[in-house]
Amino acid sequence: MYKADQMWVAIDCLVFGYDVQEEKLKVLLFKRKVDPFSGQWSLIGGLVNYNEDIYASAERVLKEFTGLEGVFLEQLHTYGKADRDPGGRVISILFWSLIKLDQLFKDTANAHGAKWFDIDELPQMVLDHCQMIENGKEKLRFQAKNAPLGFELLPENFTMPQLLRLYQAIYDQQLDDRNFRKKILSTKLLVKQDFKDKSSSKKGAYFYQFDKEKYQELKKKGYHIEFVLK
Amino acid sequence: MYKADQMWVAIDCLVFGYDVQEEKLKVLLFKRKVDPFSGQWSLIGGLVNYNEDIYASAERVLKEFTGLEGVFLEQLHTYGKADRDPGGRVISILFWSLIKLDQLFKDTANAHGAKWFDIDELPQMVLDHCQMIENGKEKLRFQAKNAPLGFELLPENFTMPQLLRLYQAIYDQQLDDRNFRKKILSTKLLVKQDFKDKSSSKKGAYFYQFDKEKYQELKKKGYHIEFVLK
DNA sequence: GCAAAAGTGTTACTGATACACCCATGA
DNA sequence: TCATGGGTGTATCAGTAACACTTTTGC
Repeated sequence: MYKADQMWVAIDCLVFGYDVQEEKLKVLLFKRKVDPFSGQWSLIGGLVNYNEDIYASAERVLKEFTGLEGVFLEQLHTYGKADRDPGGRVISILFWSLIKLDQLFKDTANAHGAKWFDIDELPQMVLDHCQMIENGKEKLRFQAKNAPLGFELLPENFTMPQLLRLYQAIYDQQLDDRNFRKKILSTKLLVKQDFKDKSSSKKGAYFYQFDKEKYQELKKKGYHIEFVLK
Repeated sequence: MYKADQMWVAIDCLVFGYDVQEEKLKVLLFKRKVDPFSGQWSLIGGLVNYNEDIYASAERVLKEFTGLEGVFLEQLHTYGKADRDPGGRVISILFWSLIKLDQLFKDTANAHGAKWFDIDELPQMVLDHCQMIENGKEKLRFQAKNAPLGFELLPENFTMPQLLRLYQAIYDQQLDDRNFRKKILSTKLLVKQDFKDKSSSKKGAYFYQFDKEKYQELKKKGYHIEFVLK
């Protein structure tokens, strides 16, 4: 119980990561520390402070659990069923975040009692967090084709095969790699680097970087890109 | 001032209507009755009750001001800057609604102290309501091409020219009527009636109805329709 | 018979899909 | 030299865009 007859406003934050080695989408969960349901898996979250913008709350929560700042973070949906939390009347604003997952980062999360779960092997979760993740997956699939969000999930330097596999993980289906390259490159938003990733093949795959500034410019001009679908 | 050091959760509801005669998109506003800013124009809204689902709150607000139930009503975004309301800490969940505007209804709204404004002739509004409407317009434009929302704004029986003009009002641009018809009819979701609207021409235009059930079925099967763009 | 709005088809073009082979390299 | 993953080009198809005239009917 939090406190009778008062409304609480909470932030939950759905953090997606992509493991380039495993080629799997992951979600960050942690073991809830307050009753009810203490000890069960939960999205990272916290209460909004009285003098705090909700977006700042979300940034604070994200930083508390991951140490990260300045990453992709957006509001997704607000959950407000009267009985969604048996501990009291809590309205929760869900944010979602996309981050670049690397080994170092996995360790940090671990240290904070958080854990990365495969998106298709999620444990039982508290409250309506399962629903939240469903909504988040839908949004990710939707957004990944209307905006270049994929890049938020990959290292600054990434290869075409990595990008392809990321999209395949998001949509859970095979994509034709020739058409994929054509479409992605036709946006003119990728900058080919002159060095290669030789960790996954003898020939090596060229690294690319995403040209974020150019994208922002185009977006301002009302330009709309349709990224990969099938 | 509402009350110090307590957080309030409010609903605001952005109601769009389309005036078939005037061929204009409208927004429903009312004169705010509480301080601060009492007497100024505002979206319709109210506070969430302690034991009330937020969606039920939105339905209540909508009914209070319009008498309507069972119309299109969806959550849009949550506004939570700490200083957004000088009267206290209020977090507002914005819903949006699309309704069929007719003369009878315009009178009802009037009786409740609400008023319909042309979407491009809006008055000054309280708080961040101008921002809310901007976000709502964007959403309407976006959604109108990804789902058959247009029909929520027209009478049950509508003609092709009416539908065309509605879309033209939403996108604020001319559309080619031959291509428009083709695309709309290719969805197979309109049912031609065998009577005509003779109020706007001597020849008369056939009425159509939107087949909501067929759409729901298709949607369940994962079918996705792209409505008119250009 | 004429004014005013409704209704209809075809062509050109652009972008999407399907598909198979050669390349570079380390072991 | 061979096994492995990286990289490329073309032909077909489908959907979009551009475009102008005929129909109906009340006055």
